[in-house]
Order: sequence, then structure tokens, then C-alpha cells
Amino acid sequence: MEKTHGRATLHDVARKAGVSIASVSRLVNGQTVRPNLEGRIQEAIEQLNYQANSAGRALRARRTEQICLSVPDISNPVYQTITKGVQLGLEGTNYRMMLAPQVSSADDVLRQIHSLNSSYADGLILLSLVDDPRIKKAVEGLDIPIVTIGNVDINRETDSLKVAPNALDIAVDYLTSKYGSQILFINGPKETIPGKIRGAGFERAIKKHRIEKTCQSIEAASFTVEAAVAALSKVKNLKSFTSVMCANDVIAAGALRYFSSKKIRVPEDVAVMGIDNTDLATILSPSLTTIDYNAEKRGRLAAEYLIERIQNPAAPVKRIEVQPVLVERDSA
Amino acid sequence: MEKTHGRATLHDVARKAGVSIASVSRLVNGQTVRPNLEGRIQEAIEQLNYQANSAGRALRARRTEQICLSVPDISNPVYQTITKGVQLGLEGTNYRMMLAPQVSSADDVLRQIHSLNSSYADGLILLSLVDDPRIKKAVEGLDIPIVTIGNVDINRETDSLKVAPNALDIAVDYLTSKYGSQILFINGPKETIPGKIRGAGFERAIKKHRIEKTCQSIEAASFTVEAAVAALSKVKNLKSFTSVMCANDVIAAGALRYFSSKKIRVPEDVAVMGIDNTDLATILSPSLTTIDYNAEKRGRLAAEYLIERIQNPAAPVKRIEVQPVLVERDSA
DNA sequence: AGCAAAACTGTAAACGTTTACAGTTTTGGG
DNA sequence: CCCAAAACTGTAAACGTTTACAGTTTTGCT
Repeated sequence: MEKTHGRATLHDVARKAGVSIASVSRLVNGQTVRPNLEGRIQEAIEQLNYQANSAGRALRARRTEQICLSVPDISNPVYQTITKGVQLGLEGTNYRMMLAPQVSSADDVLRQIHSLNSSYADGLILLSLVDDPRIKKAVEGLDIPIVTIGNVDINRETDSLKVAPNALDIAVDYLTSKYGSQILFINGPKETIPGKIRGAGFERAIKKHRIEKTCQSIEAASFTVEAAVAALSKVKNLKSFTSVMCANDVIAAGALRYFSSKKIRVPEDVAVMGIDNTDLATILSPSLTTIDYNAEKRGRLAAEYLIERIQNPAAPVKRIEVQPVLVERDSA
Repeated sequence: MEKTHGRATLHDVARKAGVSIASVSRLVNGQTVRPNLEGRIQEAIEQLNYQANSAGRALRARRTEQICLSVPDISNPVYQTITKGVQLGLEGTNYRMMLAPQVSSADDVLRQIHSLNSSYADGLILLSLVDDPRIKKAVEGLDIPIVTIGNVDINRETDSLKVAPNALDIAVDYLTSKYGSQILFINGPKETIPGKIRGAGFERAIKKHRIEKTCQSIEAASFTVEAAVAALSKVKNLKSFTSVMCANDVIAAGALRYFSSKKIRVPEDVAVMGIDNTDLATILSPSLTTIDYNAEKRGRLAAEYLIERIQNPAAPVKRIEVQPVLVERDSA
């Protein structure tokens, strides 16, 4: 008889079907068993509503069928899109996804990585806003595979998904040709990885165009609407710019909000452009011209690559560069 | 000596410290041990970088320290906010959060609930868009506690967090007093739980005001910007309405987008109001007047109640009703 | 039919932890 | 200083699964 309390185990099924637990286990795991057994076992499984216990399996087989996703801030639409992509990539596998709590500071990331030492996940998708030597070190001690999204550099032969660095060239090409060379760049905090990268990208692009003199770069204290509004409202010579390039869509939303409050028309008086092409881009009015960074695809690929790596640790390392794509809408 | 391969175990620590594994386990779990042992054990733990293996613990102690959050659609900002709230509620505990893949249809929910039979989580926070008798049944077979958010009704003594049903009274009161009694209500799909509830709420509110004749209710095919735009563009007598009440902020974003494209000014020509008070509300221009449903708080409480319930299954059932609050901004 | 090889089955051990129980040490009151 | 009670420690079993190994049955060829 099955136990009256708690869920049915392999033993219960085996007893009911009159076979050994090994046979049940094998059937459950997709190995072939003799047809006469298979019928009885299937029936027993059905009747007892048997489902393999994760902990038992994880302990013995040394795999949890869980992966961990670590994103800096779930409020940012780009991370939501990545999260969705990861979910998509997991579809059809039997991997589950842990969503790590907010991991914005380096300490958060470290704590997160450290916690993985208790082996509750088979792999990690790491997205860090910050770059810190301690992160590199912590990651080396970790014995599960990692896939990184974005430009976090860790000393490890790690699969990674980056966006090709020419996004700001595309943006500056577009803006200058359409609105002239007076571009204001609103960056996020320079101590973040995207802040560094996108800031450098802008500098490179305007240098290439030799328009450094007519352009300017300012910095919002964070990648939020409020910080963008605050940064923008400090700009004295706002009228001298014909377009505003924003380091991401959220900052662009801040710019739109600021201009709307000042009755400055977009794009007639000033063009606004974002980066990421998140859901925001079509929600905002005017809809946002932006550079698509393929967040969903990167999330999906990250999940797929991570699982491939888990299943085949020796496979060659994948370092993918996704191409940014200009998406023209109404704001620029 | 510790093993050369893999992570250190209790045995490794015990051997190094010259004590029994039981003592190490106890120290790790916060029980008191004699000071002379404690020092040695701590040192061994440190040196071996020991961290208890989740699977071993889960198997033996019958708790995974994981909870599962099941949301219909991570693209909807309100679920993002709830997710964030849950994360907040988990902070300071050592519970981890699994984010279930998209569970929009009843089948998805069923699959999700069924999968929990493999005991990979100690509890479930359930948010369902749909109501289905099979869900009730599936939930009854589940042997872990559940906290529901929203009006999903399951036959179980379950902790739940709802929003008091007077939100649409508040909204209609406000709109009529400020913009008169010509209100167009844009609902989401009526086969969803929020669609049903909010639709009924609107009917009740306009009946109370005896303004049924000047109001109208239309239905968007889904809770998305595009569906809202589509629904709105089919309305012939749009000019006869002085305000538009939307079943949530996303639909309100669609309304704003539609009006902006038609050069209809908000709120001068028509007022627009949403429900949820998500991040969208401040991102949109004009910023959205909306009814705050306290998504973050509900998420946080859901997590806290779930953990309380896990730790004390016999505690009295909590059925909380959060009060909706009008948040006045620029759109109405 | 007979036999070797192939295909399957069952037994038992192991994964790393918690915990009941019995045994040991410490504490503190007289 | 003695002794009972309190506080702690160690031993060993158990949680539910997978899997090596040895044993059994089936297959397919002659």
C-alpha cells in the first residue's frame, strides 16, 4: 500500500507495480523497459499520481534542473524583456528559473554568487551593472557554468552575449543626417558598465564625425525617469541642441516627460532617441525611435547556451555579438 | 583531508574539526554548541568554504527554502511590480524565488500547479487571469500552502490578498464630478478575472450614479496597448465622451497613444484614467491619473504571509483586502 | 532447438543532510 | 564535594532518488 501521508515515492510505485524501484526510475527517466512492466508501472504512476521528488533526484544525480537569473533591477524594462527571453529559452526544457533578488551593487552580486555554492542551481545567467575584481574572483570559485549578458568581464572561459559596440555610431549617423550635429547625450551613471560603454561609444562616434564642439554629454544619476528629468533640467543651453540621444529607453522616457512638461515638441523642436527598444518605446508618445539591443533574443540565447553548456561542459566557448538595429518611430 | 573534487560536505568539515557531523550541522543551523567546538568548526567551515548542500537539506528536512511565483504575463508592469514586492517580502529570509514561466491560460496554470508535486517549492503565490474549476481541483491536491493575489477563487482555506471592490466607485465619482457623466469604459477581455470584476464594478458604479445612458463599455481583446488602440478606434461616437476610464494602466497607455495620434488633447478634450498605478503612470505623458492597487505591497505581503504559513500551517487564515487609492496626476 | 549476444531487471550503495536517541559532559544547588 | 538535572555530543538511520554491477530474460542466428 502506498503511504497515507505525503506524496508517493518510487518505492510506492514499485510495490504497487510489483517491480523494483530501479525499473520505475528508468521508465521515468526515459529508458526502455519491457512492455509488460511498462504497462503496470505506468498504471501505478498514474494511480498514485507519482512525480519524482526534486530533492532526491538533485542529491543523487547532482543536478537541480534549476538555473539562476541575476538581474540588477527588475524595474527596468530591458531586464524584464531579458527575463522573458530567458523564460522562452527554457520552454520545452524541464529547467526552472530562479530569479535572484535585486543585485545592483557589487556586494549584492557577490552575495548572490556565493549563495550558489549551496548548489541549488546548475547554471547562472549573470548580468551585472558593475565591474568589480571581487566578482571575477568569486566567479572563479563557482563550479557551475555561467553565461554573461552585457559587458561584464570575468576571467573565465565563459559564454557571453554582447551587443556589438557600434550602436552609438548608428545613432549619431542617423541623428546628424536628419537633425544636424547638435546632439546632447544623456548618459546613465558612468560607474556602471553600460554607462561606461555607451558613454565611450558616444565619444567615439562624435569624434568620428568631428562634431565634438557642437555636442555635449551629461550624466543622469541613475537609469530612471526621475534622474533623467533632473539631469535635463540642469542643462542651460538646451535650445542649442537639435537632438537628444539617451543611454536607454528609460532615460528617453524622462526626456520626453521633461519636454512635454516644457511644451517643447518632439521631434519638431528636438528629436529624442533611446537605446534598447523595450516595450516602453511603443507605449510612449511620441513613440520612441531607438536602437534595438535584442534583449529578448539575448535572454533566450543565454538560456539556450547555458543549458547546452550544462549538458556539455567541454563544448567550445560561445562569444556572441548581437547586432544593434535602428528602429525608426516618431520621436526622431 | 577534504575531497579534491567537488564541494566540501559536512563530513569534510567534521573531520577537519575533529567533531561529529551532527555538531557541525547543529552549529550551521544555529543551535548552540560548546565554545571549544564552535571555534574549531567555524574555522574548518571557513577554510573549506563550506556551504550546506540544498538538495541534501531539502531531502532530509523536507523543505526547499524555495517558493514559486506564478504570474500570467511578465510583460504587464503590474506583475513586474508584484514580482518586485515578492522579492522585497523575501528579503531577510533565506527563501529563494522561482519565477514560473508564462502561465496565462488555464492549462498553463494547471501544468504549473501539477509540476509543484515534485516538491521543488515550499509554497506558491498564485495569480491567475482565469477562473477554472480544474484549477480549484488541482490546487486541492497540492500539499504546499498557497497565497492568492487577486480574485481567483479556490476551494481552500487559503490566505488571499484582494483589492477592495470599490475602486470603480472611486473612479466614477471622481470622473463625474470633474468631467461630467459621459464616461467610456475600456475593459480588458471579459473572460479574465480582472475583466469580469472591473467590468462589473463599472456597471455597478454608473448604476449608482444613474448615468447608464450616457456611459458605454467596450472591450479590448487583451490587456495591451495595441488592443486598446484597436478597440478605441472602433468607437463611432467618441466625441460624446468627456472621459475614458481604462481597466488598467496599459490600456490607458493605449488610450493616450490613440488620442495623441488623433491630436485629441488629454485631459482638455478628454480625460483618461487607469487602474494599478504602475511605473507606467509616471512615465506616460501626460502622467496618468490612476487608482493605486498597491501591487508592490500585495506582493510583499503575499511573500510574508506565505512564509508565515509555511512555518505555521495551523495559523488562522488571512484574507486581506487592500484599499484602492486614487492618485491624481495630469491625465484626468 | 540451441547458444551467444543483447537487452533488460533487481539489489544495494551512494548522494549530503537532519534528527531521534543514547551517552557524555557540564552546571549549580546543597 | 557530590549529585541530579541540564546541556551538550556522537551514532546511526532516514529522506527519495540514480546507477554500477551482477543476474536474468529475450533475441536472433544457425
